[in-house]
Amino acid sequence: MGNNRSDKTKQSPGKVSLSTVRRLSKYYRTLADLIKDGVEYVSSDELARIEGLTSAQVRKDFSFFGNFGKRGLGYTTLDLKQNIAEILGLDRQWNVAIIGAGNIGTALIDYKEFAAHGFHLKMIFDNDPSKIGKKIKSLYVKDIETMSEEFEKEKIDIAILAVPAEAAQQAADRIVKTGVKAILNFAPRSLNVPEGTAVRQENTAMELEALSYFITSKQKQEAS
Amino acid sequence: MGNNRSDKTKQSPGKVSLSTVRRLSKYYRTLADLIKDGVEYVSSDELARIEGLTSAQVRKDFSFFGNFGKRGLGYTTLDLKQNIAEILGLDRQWNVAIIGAGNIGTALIDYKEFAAHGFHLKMIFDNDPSKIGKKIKSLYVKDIETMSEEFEKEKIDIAILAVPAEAAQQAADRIVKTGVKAILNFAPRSLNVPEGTAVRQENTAMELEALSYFITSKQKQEAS
DNA sequence: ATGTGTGAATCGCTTCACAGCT
DNA sequence: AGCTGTGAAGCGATTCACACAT
Repeated sequence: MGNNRSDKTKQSPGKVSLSTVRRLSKYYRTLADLIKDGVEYVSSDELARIEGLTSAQVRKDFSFFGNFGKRGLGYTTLDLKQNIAEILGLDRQWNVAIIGAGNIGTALIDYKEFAAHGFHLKMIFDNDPSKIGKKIKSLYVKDIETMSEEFEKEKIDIAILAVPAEAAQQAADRIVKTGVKAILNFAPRSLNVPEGTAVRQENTAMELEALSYFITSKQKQEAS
Repeated sequence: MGNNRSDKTKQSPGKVSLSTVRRLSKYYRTLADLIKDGVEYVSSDELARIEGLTSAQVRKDFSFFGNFGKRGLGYTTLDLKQNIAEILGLDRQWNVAIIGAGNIGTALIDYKEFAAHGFHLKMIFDNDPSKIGKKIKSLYVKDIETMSEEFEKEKIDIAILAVPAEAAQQAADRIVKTGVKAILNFAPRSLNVPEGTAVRQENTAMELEALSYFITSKQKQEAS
Protein backbone atom coordinates (compact mmCIF):
# COMPACT_ATOMS: atom_id res chain seq x y z
CA MET A 1 0.00 0.00 0.00
CA GLY A 2 0.97 3.61 -0.45
CA ASN A 3 2.69 3.98 -3.75
CA ASN A 4 4.98 6.96 -4.03
CA ARG A 5 3.71 7.94 -7.44
CA SER A 6 0.06 7.32 -8.15
CA ASP A 7 -2.63 4.77 -7.44
CA LYS A 8 -2.71 3.50 -10.99
CA THR A 9 0.88 2.95 -12.00
CA LYS A 10 3.48 0.78 -10.33
CA GLN A 11 6.84 2.45 -10.07
CA SER A 12 9.07 -0.49 -10.74
CA PRO A 13 7.65 -3.91 -11.51
CA GLY A 14 9.70 -6.95 -10.62
CA LYS A 15 11.44 -8.77 -13.42
CA VAL A 16 9.03 -9.00 -16.32
CA SER A 17 9.47 -11.71 -18.94
CA LEU A 18 10.35 -11.04 -22.55
CA SER A 19 7.11 -12.82 -23.50
CA THR A 20 5.13 -10.20 -21.62
CA VAL A 21 7.04 -7.36 -23.30
CA ARG A 22 6.37 -8.84 -26.73
CA ARG A 23 2.70 -9.19 -25.99
CA LEU A 24 2.58 -5.57 -24.86
CA SER A 25 3.92 -4.61 -28.31
CA LYS A 26 1.09 -6.56 -29.89
CA TYR A 27 -1.60 -5.07 -27.65
CA TYR A 28 -0.21 -1.68 -28.56
CA ARG A 29 -0.75 -2.27 -32.28
CA THR A 30 -4.16 -3.80 -31.73
CA LEU A 31 -5.23 -0.83 -29.61
CA ALA A 32 -4.11 1.56 -32.33
CA ASP A 33 -6.35 -0.34 -34.77
CA LEU A 34 -9.29 -0.35 -32.35
CA ILE A 35 -8.95 3.37 -31.73
CA LYS A 36 -8.85 4.00 -35.47
CA ASP A 37 -12.12 2.05 -35.71
CA GLY A 38 -13.68 4.26 -33.06
CA VAL A 39 -13.73 1.66 -30.28
CA GLU A 40 -13.60 3.30 -26.84
CA TYR A 41 -13.60 0.34 -24.45
CA VAL A 42 -12.17 -3.13 -24.69
CA SER A 43 -12.27 -6.07 -22.27
CA SER A 44 -9.46 -8.51 -21.55
CA ASP A 45 -11.72 -11.12 -23.09
CA GLU A 46 -11.97 -9.25 -26.37
CA LEU A 47 -8.23 -8.49 -26.48
CA ALA A 48 -7.50 -12.13 -25.77
CA ARG A 49 -9.76 -13.22 -28.61
CA ILE A 50 -7.99 -10.92 -31.06
CA GLU A 51 -4.50 -12.02 -30.03
CA GLY A 52 -5.30 -15.68 -29.54
CA LEU A 53 -4.57 -15.69 -25.80
CA THR A 54 -6.49 -16.27 -22.57
CA SER A 55 -8.06 -13.28 -20.86
CA ALA A 56 -6.16 -14.10 -17.66
CA GLN A 57 -2.92 -13.76 -19.62
CA VAL A 58 -3.93 -10.31 -20.80
CA ARG A 59 -4.90 -9.11 -17.33
CA LYS A 60 -1.77 -10.60 -15.79
CA ASP A 61 0.42 -8.83 -18.34
CA PHE A 62 -1.05 -5.47 -17.38
CA SER A 63 -1.06 -6.24 -13.65
CA PHE A 64 2.75 -6.12 -13.54
CA PHE A 65 2.59 -2.43 -14.32
CA GLY A 66 -0.56 -1.08 -12.73
CA ASN A 67 -4.35 -1.14 -12.53
CA PHE A 68 -5.41 0.18 -15.89
CA GLY A 69 -8.94 -1.22 -16.10
CA LYS A 70 -12.32 -0.53 -14.53
CA ARG A 71 -14.10 -3.52 -13.00
CA GLY A 72 -17.30 -4.33 -14.79
CA LEU A 73 -16.32 -2.14 -17.71
CA GLY A 74 -12.99 -3.03 -19.23
CA TYR A 75 -10.16 -0.79 -20.43
CA THR A 76 -10.36 2.60 -22.12
CA THR A 77 -8.55 2.01 -25.38
CA LEU A 78 -6.98 5.47 -25.47
CA ASP A 79 -5.69 5.30 -21.90
CA LEU A 80 -4.46 1.74 -22.19
CA LYS A 81 -2.54 2.55 -25.35
CA GLN A 82 -0.94 5.53 -23.62
CA ASN A 83 -0.02 3.42 -20.59
CA ILE A 84 1.62 0.78 -22.77
CA ALA A 85 3.49 3.48 -24.66
CA GLU A 86 4.95 4.70 -21.37
CA ILE A 87 5.86 1.19 -20.26
CA LEU A 88 7.63 0.40 -23.51
CA GLY A 89 9.26 3.81 -23.72
CA LEU A 90 7.42 4.71 -26.92
CA ASP A 91 6.46 8.12 -25.60
CA ARG A 92 9.88 9.47 -26.44
CA GLN A 93 12.19 9.55 -29.42
CA TRP A 94 14.97 6.98 -29.88
CA ASN A 95 17.97 7.69 -32.06
CA VAL A 96 19.01 4.68 -34.06
CA ALA A 97 22.10 3.97 -36.17
CA ILE A 98 22.54 1.19 -38.71
CA ILE A 99 25.91 -0.56 -38.96
CA GLY A 100 26.36 -2.11 -42.40
CA ALA A 101 25.06 -0.66 -45.66
CA GLY A 102 24.37 -3.97 -47.39
CA ASN A 103 21.03 -5.42 -48.37
CA ILE A 104 19.42 -5.39 -44.98
CA GLY A 105 20.82 -2.10 -43.75
CA THR A 106 19.68 -0.41 -46.94
CA ALA A 107 16.20 -1.92 -46.79
CA LEU A 108 15.74 -0.69 -43.23
CA ILE A 109 16.48 2.97 -44.01
CA ASP A 110 13.00 3.84 -45.18
CA TYR A 111 11.05 1.18 -43.33
CA LYS A 112 7.93 3.15 -42.45
CA GLU A 113 7.11 1.28 -39.27
CA PHE A 114 10.13 2.76 -37.47
CA ALA A 115 9.54 6.48 -37.64
CA ALA A 116 5.87 5.92 -36.81
CA HIS A 117 6.86 4.54 -33.40
CA GLY A 118 9.54 7.00 -32.41
CA PHE A 119 12.58 5.22 -33.81
CA HIS A 120 14.58 7.70 -35.85
CA LEU A 121 17.25 6.36 -38.17
CA LYS A 122 19.99 8.94 -37.90
CA MET A 123 22.94 7.36 -39.67
CA ILE A 124 24.33 4.35 -41.47
CA PHE A 125 27.93 3.08 -41.42
CA ASP A 126 30.07 0.83 -43.55
CA ASN A 127 33.76 -0.01 -43.88
CA ASP A 128 33.73 -0.30 -47.68
CA PRO A 129 35.52 2.76 -49.16
CA SER A 130 33.40 2.50 -52.30
CA LYS A 131 30.28 3.07 -50.19
CA ILE A 132 31.53 5.67 -47.70
CA GLY A 133 30.33 9.16 -48.57
CA LYS A 134 27.73 7.90 -51.05
CA LYS A 135 24.09 8.69 -50.46
CA ILE A 136 21.72 5.74 -49.99
CA LYS A 137 18.12 6.82 -49.93
CA SER A 138 18.03 9.64 -47.38
CA LEU A 139 21.37 8.97 -45.66
CA TYR A 140 25.05 9.42 -46.43
CA VAL A 141 27.14 6.36 -45.56
CA LYS A 142 29.65 7.14 -42.84
CA ASP A 143 33.00 5.50 -42.17
CA ILE A 144 32.68 2.88 -39.43
CA GLU A 145 35.96 4.20 -37.98
CA THR A 146 34.12 7.37 -36.96
CA MET A 147 31.41 5.52 -35.04
CA SER A 148 32.38 6.78 -31.59
CA GLU A 149 32.33 10.48 -32.44
CA GLU A 150 29.21 10.19 -34.57
CA PHE A 151 27.27 8.26 -31.94
CA GLU A 152 28.11 10.91 -29.39
CA LYS A 153 27.23 13.75 -31.74
CA GLU A 154 23.72 12.43 -32.46
CA LYS A 155 23.12 10.81 -29.05
CA ILE A 156 22.49 7.36 -30.51
CA ASP A 157 20.49 5.04 -28.23
CA ILE A 158 20.18 1.87 -30.29
CA ALA A 159 22.45 0.26 -32.89
CA ILE A 160 21.17 -2.05 -35.60
CA LEU A 161 23.88 -4.50 -36.61
CA ALA A 162 23.54 -5.54 -40.25
CA VAL A 163 27.02 -6.75 -41.20
CA PRO A 164 28.13 -10.20 -42.40
CA ALA A 165 28.40 -12.93 -39.74
CA GLU A 166 32.21 -12.86 -39.72
CA ALA A 167 32.31 -9.15 -38.92
CA ALA A 168 29.51 -9.16 -36.34
CA GLN A 169 31.44 -9.71 -33.10
CA GLN A 170 34.06 -7.09 -33.92
CA ALA A 171 31.38 -4.56 -34.82
CA ALA A 172 29.51 -5.42 -31.61
CA ASP A 173 32.67 -4.77 -29.57
CA ARG A 174 32.95 -1.40 -31.23
CA ILE A 175 29.34 -0.53 -30.42
CA VAL A 176 29.77 -1.57 -26.79
CA LYS A 177 32.82 0.70 -26.55
CA THR A 178 30.71 3.73 -27.54
CA GLY A 179 28.50 3.15 -24.50
CA VAL A 180 25.36 2.24 -26.45
CA LYS A 181 23.48 -0.40 -24.44
CA ALA A 182 21.02 -1.81 -26.98
CA ILE A 183 21.78 -3.80 -30.13
CA LEU A 184 19.42 -5.31 -32.67
CA ASN A 185 21.48 -7.99 -34.38
CA PHE A 186 20.66 -9.13 -37.92
CA ALA A 187 23.87 -11.09 -38.33
CA PRO A 188 23.34 -14.85 -37.98
CA ARG A 189 25.78 -15.12 -35.11
CA SER A 190 25.36 -14.95 -31.31
CA LEU A 191 27.09 -11.92 -29.82
CA ASN A 192 29.20 -11.75 -26.70
CA VAL A 193 28.39 -8.53 -24.89
CA PRO A 194 28.92 -7.42 -21.30
CA GLU A 195 26.13 -7.74 -18.74
CA GLY A 196 23.88 -4.70 -19.03
CA THR A 197 23.87 -4.52 -22.82
CA ALA A 198 20.58 -5.70 -24.31
CA VAL A 199 20.73 -7.69 -27.54
CA ARG A 200 17.82 -8.83 -29.64
CA GLN A 201 18.44 -11.27 -32.44
CA GLU A 202 16.65 -11.03 -35.76
CA ASN A 203 17.39 -14.03 -37.92
CA THR A 204 15.25 -14.78 -40.92
CA ALA A 205 17.11 -17.98 -41.83
CA MET A 206 16.46 -19.31 -38.34
CA GLU A 207 12.75 -18.61 -38.64
CA LEU A 208 12.69 -20.45 -41.96
CA GLU A 209 14.47 -23.35 -40.29
CA ALA A 210 11.79 -23.45 -37.60
CA LEU A 211 9.16 -23.67 -40.35
CA SER A 212 11.23 -26.35 -42.07
CA TYR A 213 11.25 -28.30 -38.80
CA PHE A 214 7.48 -28.06 -38.39
CA ILE A 215 6.79 -29.27 -41.91
CA THR A 216 9.36 -32.04 -41.60
CA SER A 217 8.11 -33.30 -38.23
CA LYS A 218 4.53 -33.30 -39.47
CA GLN A 219 5.55 -35.36 -42.49
CA LYS A 220 7.42 -37.84 -40.29
CA GLN A 221 4.34 -38.20 -38.09
CA GLU A 222 2.12 -38.85 -41.07
CA ALA A 223 4.57 -41.40 -42.45
CA SER A 224 4.51 -43.47 -39.26
CA MET B 1 13.35 -50.64 -26.36
CA GLY B 2 13.47 -51.84 -29.93
CA ASN B 3 13.15 -48.88 -32.21
CA ASN B 4 11.87 -49.69 -35.67
CA ARG B 5 14.50 -47.62 -37.40
CA SER B 6 17.90 -47.53 -35.76
CA ASP B 7 19.47 -47.43 -32.33
CA LYS B 8 20.63 -43.87 -32.70
CA THR B 9 17.66 -41.93 -34.00
CA LYS B 10 14.24 -41.61 -32.47
CA GLN B 11 11.45 -41.93 -34.98
CA SER B 12 9.09 -39.37 -33.62
CA PRO B 13 9.90 -37.29 -30.58
CA GLY B 14 7.07 -35.99 -28.44
CA LYS B 15 6.17 -32.35 -28.70
CA VAL B 16 9.41 -30.37 -28.79
CA SER B 17 9.41 -26.74 -27.76
CA LEU B 18 10.12 -23.89 -30.12
CA SER B 19 13.02 -22.91 -27.85
CA THR B 20 14.66 -26.26 -28.52
CA VAL B 21 14.18 -25.89 -32.28
CA ARG B 22 15.76 -22.44 -32.24
CA ARG B 23 18.74 -23.71 -30.28
CA LEU B 24 19.18 -26.52 -32.79
CA SER B 25 19.49 -23.87 -35.50
CA LYS B 26 22.20 -22.20 -33.48
CA TYR B 27 24.10 -25.42 -32.80
CA TYR B 28 23.93 -26.11 -36.51
CA ARG B 29 25.69 -22.83 -37.34
CA THR B 30 28.24 -23.28 -34.58
CA LEU B 31 29.03 -26.80 -35.78
CA ALA B 32 29.57 -25.52 -39.31
CA ASP B 33 32.11 -23.05 -37.89
CA LEU B 34 33.84 -25.70 -35.81
CA ILE B 35 34.09 -28.05 -38.78
CA LYS B 36 35.56 -25.26 -40.87
CA ASP B 37 38.17 -24.80 -38.14
CA GLY B 38 39.03 -28.49 -38.31
CA VAL B 39 37.46 -29.47 -34.97
CA GLU B 40 36.39 -33.13 -34.99
CA TYR B 41 34.87 -33.61 -31.55
CA VAL B 42 32.93 -31.31 -29.26
CA SER B 43 31.47 -31.84 -25.77
CA SER B 44 28.14 -30.54 -24.50
CA ASP B 45 30.20 -28.43 -22.12
CA GLU B 46 32.08 -26.74 -24.95
CA LEU B 47 28.92 -26.18 -27.01
CA ALA B 48 27.22 -24.72 -23.95
CA ARG B 49 30.11 -22.33 -23.38
CA ILE B 50 29.94 -21.07 -26.96
CA GLU B 51 26.16 -20.56 -26.92
CA GLY B 52 25.91 -19.27 -23.38
CA LEU B 53 23.83 -22.19 -22.08
CA THR B 54 24.22 -25.01 -19.55
CA SER B 55 25.60 -28.33 -20.76
CA ALA B 56 22.49 -30.11 -19.48
CA GLN B 57 20.40 -27.93 -21.77
CA VAL B 58 22.51 -28.94 -24.75
CA ARG B 59 22.31 -32.65 -23.96
CA LYS B 60 18.58 -32.45 -23.26
CA ASP B 61 17.96 -30.74 -26.60
CA PHE B 62 19.63 -33.60 -28.46
CA SER B 63 18.05 -36.29 -26.28
CA PHE B 64 14.61 -35.58 -27.73
CA PHE B 65 15.84 -36.86 -31.08
CA GLY B 66 18.37 -39.58 -30.37
CA ASN B 67 21.68 -40.59 -28.84
CA PHE B 68 24.20 -38.72 -30.91
CA GLY B 69 27.15 -38.63 -28.51
CA LYS B 70 29.76 -41.04 -27.20
CA ARG B 71 30.15 -41.17 -23.42
CA GLY B 72 33.53 -40.04 -22.30
CA LEU B 73 34.22 -38.51 -25.69
CA GLY B 74 31.59 -36.05 -26.81
CA TYR B 75 30.00 -35.57 -30.21
CA THR B 76 31.54 -35.96 -33.66
CA THR B 77 31.03 -32.52 -35.19
CA LEU B 78 30.39 -33.85 -38.69
CA ASP B 79 27.82 -36.44 -37.56
CA LEU B 80 26.07 -34.09 -35.17
CA LYS B 81 25.71 -31.44 -37.86
CA GLN B 82 24.25 -34.04 -40.21
CA ASN B 83 21.83 -35.26 -37.55
CA ILE B 84 20.62 -31.74 -36.85
CA ALA B 85 20.22 -31.11 -40.57
CA GLU B 86 17.93 -34.14 -40.77
CA ILE B 87 15.95 -33.07 -37.73
CA LEU B 88 15.41 -29.55 -39.06
CA GLY B 89 14.75 -30.77 -42.59
CA LEU B 90 17.80 -28.99 -43.98
CA ASP B 91 18.90 -32.06 -45.91
CA ARG B 92 16.41 -31.30 -48.64
CA GLN B 93 15.47 -28.36 -50.81
CA TRP B 94 12.60 -26.06 -49.88
CA ASN B 95 10.86 -23.97 -52.48
CA VAL B 96 10.01 -20.52 -51.22
CA ALA B 97 7.85 -17.74 -52.64
CA ILE B 98 7.80 -14.11 -51.56
CA ILE B 99 4.47 -12.26 -51.47
CA GLY B 100 5.00 -8.53 -51.79
CA ALA B 101 7.70 -6.85 -53.86
CA GLY B 102 8.25 -3.87 -51.59
CA ASN B 103 11.32 -3.03 -49.55
CA ILE B 104 11.52 -6.21 -47.56
CA GLY B 105 10.52 -8.61 -50.30
CA THR B 106 13.09 -7.10 -52.60
CA ALA B 107 15.86 -7.20 -49.99
CA LEU B 108 15.21 -10.89 -49.37
CA ILE B 109 15.64 -11.96 -53.00
CA ASP B 110 19.41 -12.20 -52.91
CA TYR B 111 19.90 -12.79 -49.21
CA LYS B 112 22.81 -15.21 -49.32
CA GLU B 113 21.96 -17.06 -46.12
CA PHE B 114 18.89 -18.66 -47.73
CA ALA B 115 20.30 -20.56 -50.67
CA ALA B 116 23.16 -21.77 -48.50
CA HIS B 117 20.70 -23.66 -46.32
CA GLY B 118 18.44 -25.16 -48.93
CA PHE B 119 15.84 -22.41 -49.16
CA HIS B 120 15.33 -21.56 -52.82
CA LEU B 121 13.49 -18.38 -53.67
CA LYS B 122 11.49 -19.33 -56.70
CA MET B 123 9.15 -16.40 -57.23
CA ILE B 124 7.90 -13.07 -56.01
CA PHE B 125 4.36 -11.67 -56.26
CA ASP B 126 2.73 -8.28 -56.09
CA ASN B 127 -0.65 -6.77 -56.90
CA ASP B 128 0.72 -3.49 -58.25
CA PRO B 129 0.30 -3.43 -62.07
CA SER B 130 3.33 -1.17 -62.36
CA LYS B 131 5.50 -3.89 -60.81
CA ILE B 132 4.00 -7.03 -62.38
CA GLY B 133 6.17 -8.36 -65.19
CA LYS B 134 9.16 -6.21 -64.23
CA LYS B 135 12.39 -7.89 -63.29
CA ILE B 136 13.73 -7.28 -59.76
CA LYS B 137 17.18 -8.68 -59.29
CA SER B 138 16.92 -12.28 -60.54
CA LEU B 139 13.13 -12.62 -60.49
CA TYR B 140 10.20 -11.39 -62.56
CA VAL B 141 7.32 -10.10 -60.43
CA LYS B 142 4.21 -12.22 -60.87
CA ASP B 143 0.59 -11.19 -60.47
CA ILE B 144 -0.71 -12.19 -57.05
CA GLU B 145 -3.92 -13.36 -58.76
CA THR B 146 -1.96 -16.23 -60.28
CA MET B 147 -0.63 -17.46 -56.93
CA SER B 148 -2.50 -20.75 -56.88
CA GLU B 149 -1.35 -21.96 -60.29
CA GLU B 150 2.20 -20.74 -59.79
CA PHE B 151 2.54 -22.34 -56.36
CA GLU B 152 1.42 -25.63 -57.81
CA LYS B 153 3.71 -25.34 -60.81
CA GLU B 154 6.85 -24.84 -58.71
CA LYS B 155 5.78 -26.94 -55.73
CA ILE B 156 6.13 -24.10 -53.25
CA ASP B 157 6.58 -25.22 -49.63
CA ILE B 158 6.95 -21.95 -47.74
CA ALA B 159 5.50 -18.47 -48.33
CA ILE B 160 7.18 -15.31 -47.08
CA LEU B 161 4.57 -12.64 -46.47
CA ALA B 162 6.01 -9.16 -47.00
CA VAL B 163 2.97 -7.00 -47.70
CA PRO B 164 1.65 -3.98 -45.74
CA ALA B 165 -0.18 -4.72 -42.47
CA GLU B 166 -3.61 -3.93 -43.94
CA ALA B 167 -3.19 -6.49 -46.72
CA ALA B 168 -1.63 -9.23 -44.58
CA GLN B 169 -4.69 -11.20 -43.50
CA GLN B 170 -6.18 -11.31 -46.99
CA ALA B 171 -2.87 -12.45 -48.46
CA ALA B 172 -2.57 -15.08 -45.72
CA ASP B 173 -6.03 -16.41 -46.58
CA ARG B 174 -4.94 -16.71 -50.18
CA ILE B 175 -1.79 -18.61 -49.21
CA VAL B 176 -3.77 -21.00 -47.01
CA LYS B 177 -6.11 -21.70 -49.92
CA THR B 178 -3.17 -22.89 -52.06
CA GLY B 179 -2.44 -25.59 -49.47
CA VAL B 180 0.92 -24.19 -48.37
CA LYS B 181 1.29 -24.90 -44.65
CA ALA B 182 4.15 -22.62 -43.62
CA ILE B 183 4.21 -18.82 -43.56
CA LEU B 184 6.96 -16.45 -42.50
CA ASN B 185 5.15 -13.20 -41.76
CA PHE B 186 6.96 -9.87 -41.97
CA ALA B 187 3.78 -7.82 -41.72
CA PRO B 188 3.31 -6.30 -38.26
CA ARG B 189 -0.03 -8.01 -37.74
CA SER B 190 -1.02 -11.33 -36.14
CA LEU B 191 -2.47 -13.74 -38.68
CA ASN B 192 -5.50 -15.95 -38.30
CA VAL B 193 -4.75 -19.29 -39.92
CA PRO B 194 -6.32 -22.72 -39.53
CA GLU B 195 -4.83 -25.29 -37.17
CA GLY B 196 -2.03 -27.09 -38.97
CA THR B 197 -0.57 -24.06 -40.68
CA ALA B 198 2.71 -22.93 -39.12
CA VAL B 199 3.33 -19.20 -38.86
CA ARG B 200 6.50 -17.50 -37.71
CA GLN B 201 6.44 -13.79 -37.09
CA GLU B 202 9.36 -11.55 -38.01
CA ASN B 203 8.85 -8.07 -36.68
CA THR B 204 11.73 -5.66 -36.50
CA ALA B 205 9.69 -2.87 -34.91
CA MET B 206 8.70 -5.22 -32.11
CA GLU B 207 12.31 -6.13 -31.43
CA LEU B 208 13.18 -2.44 -31.26
CA GLU B 209 10.31 -1.96 -28.83
CA ALA B 210 11.71 -4.72 -26.63
CA LEU B 211 15.05 -2.88 -26.60
CA SER B 212 13.23 0.36 -25.87
CA TYR B 213 11.57 -1.35 -22.89
CA PHE B 214 14.87 -2.63 -21.51
CA ILE B 215 16.54 0.76 -21.72
CA THR B 216 13.49 2.48 -20.25
CA SER B 217 13.07 0.06 -17.34
CA LYS B 218 16.77 0.33 -16.51
CA GLN B 219 16.50 4.11 -16.44
CA LYS B 220 13.45 3.93 -14.17
CA GLN B 221 15.32 1.65 -11.79
CA GLU B 222 18.29 3.99 -11.67
CA ALA B 223 16.01 6.96 -11.02
CA SER B 224 14.44 5.35 -7.95
C1' DA C 1 -24.50 -8.01 -13.67
C1' DT C 2 -20.10 -7.60 -15.47
C1' DG C 3 -15.27 -7.83 -15.92
C1' DT C 4 -10.92 -6.65 -13.34
C1' DG C 5 -6.97 -8.00 -10.33
C1' DT C 6 -4.59 -11.63 -8.20
C1' DG C 7 -3.29 -15.54 -4.96
C1' DA C 8 -3.21 -20.51 -5.78
C1' DA C 9 -2.80 -24.37 -8.82
C1' DT C 10 -0.93 -26.09 -12.85
C1' DC C 11 2.02 -26.66 -16.63
C1' DG C 12 6.25 -26.82 -19.11
C1' DC C 13 11.01 -25.72 -19.56
C1' DT C 14 15.53 -25.72 -17.38
C1' DT C 15 18.83 -27.42 -14.19
C1' DC C 16 20.54 -30.90 -11.03
C1' DA C 17 22.69 -34.94 -10.10
C1' DC C 18 24.06 -39.30 -11.02
C1' DA C 19 23.83 -44.01 -13.28
C1' DG C 20 25.95 -46.02 -17.06
C1' DC C 21 28.95 -46.21 -21.33
C1' DT C 22 33.49 -45.86 -23.48
C1' DA D 1 38.40 -40.78 -15.65
C1' DG D 2 35.43 -38.43 -18.62
C1' DC D 3 31.20 -37.19 -20.63
C1' DT D 4 26.61 -38.61 -22.17
C1' DG D 5 21.68 -39.44 -21.32
C1' DT D 6 17.90 -38.81 -18.33
C1' DG D 7 14.61 -39.19 -14.24
C1' DA D 8 13.65 -35.92 -10.57
C1' DA D 9 13.72 -31.39 -8.63
C1' DG D 10 13.32 -26.62 -9.24
C1' DC D 11 11.57 -22.62 -11.18
C1' DG D 12 9.23 -19.42 -14.06
C1' DA D 13 5.22 -18.63 -16.88
C1' DT D 14 0.34 -19.56 -17.74
C1' DT D 15 -4.23 -20.62 -16.31
C1' DC D 16 -7.83 -21.11 -12.86
C1' DA D 17 -11.14 -19.35 -10.01
C1' DC D 18 -13.04 -16.06 -7.22
C1' DA D 19 -13.17 -11.84 -4.19
C1' DC D 20 -14.07 -7.30 -5.18
C1' DA D 21 -15.09 -2.92 -7.55
C1' DT D 22 -18.32 -0.36 -10.46
